[in-house]
Amino acid sequence: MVDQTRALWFSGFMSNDLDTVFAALADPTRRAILAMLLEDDMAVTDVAEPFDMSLAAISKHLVILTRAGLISQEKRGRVKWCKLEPDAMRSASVWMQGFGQFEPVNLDAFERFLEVELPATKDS
Amino acid sequence: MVDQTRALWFSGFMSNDLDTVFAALADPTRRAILAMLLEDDMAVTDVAEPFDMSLAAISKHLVILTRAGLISQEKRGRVKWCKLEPDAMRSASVWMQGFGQFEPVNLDAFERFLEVELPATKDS
DNA sequence: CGCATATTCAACCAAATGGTTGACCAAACC
DNA sequence: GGTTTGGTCAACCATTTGGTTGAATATGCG
Repeated sequence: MVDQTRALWFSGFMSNDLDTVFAALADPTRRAILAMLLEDDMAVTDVAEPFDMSLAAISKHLVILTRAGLISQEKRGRVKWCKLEPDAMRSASVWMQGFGQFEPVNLDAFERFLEVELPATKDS
Repeated sequence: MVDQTRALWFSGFMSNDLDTVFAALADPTRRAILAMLLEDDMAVTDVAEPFDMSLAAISKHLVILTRAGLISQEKRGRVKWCKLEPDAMRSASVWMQGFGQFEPVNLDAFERFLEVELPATKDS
């Protein structure tokens, strides 16, 4: 009974959104880009720099992320700035949490761990 | 500084796992299967029944879900039972939550809402 | 044994994905 | 004005994906 309700709830999600978001997240390059954008907004060229891949390929990835709503792009002058839009993950995240409570790792504790284990990375 | 640590944290995720899990979740048929398995374990034939698709196609979807660890399959007699394995979503869910706190919808409240709005579905 | 049921396998197909290269366009610089 | 810089577009390519069909493999049933 409860489970039936839950199944109904899941079926209510707009599949289209979830399709594009999950598909966008399925690529490691795109996930890495999103993680980079956590630090700050970035120009397309700078996003591409660490990857062993053509600028055109990165540009395509950015299109996919944009269509999924996971980033937004704004052109200022001749450079196009990419901005993380984490809210686009909300419905996907909530969908997954319907399967169980996945408590996020305690980030503060992780940072303290890193300070002990990897002091070299503390001020690079 | 904090953000750098956060980016490092994200890069520490095993990309391979996330690849297969997110890719598995990117298909609406597979998401529907997972939602169905919330209610109960199911035989392959029963999983396939509601879909307008060949049994072989469903069988392939189940292989993908199994490889991603999202379900497990156990053969008892001549029927193969599919069981939801929600723990496989944990790392993906935690990864997403690194981008923000996405609180799950209050399921109890949703159920009460349904009881009011959709009384017909209450005991079908 | 002989047949029905449950599921997978193999071959095939169309469309989507992730990448390349080279041409192109727009903004900035000297 | 000419050249560099930032980014996209278009055509192409190999691989993967999501589906089909028909044959094959077990297992259970009378």
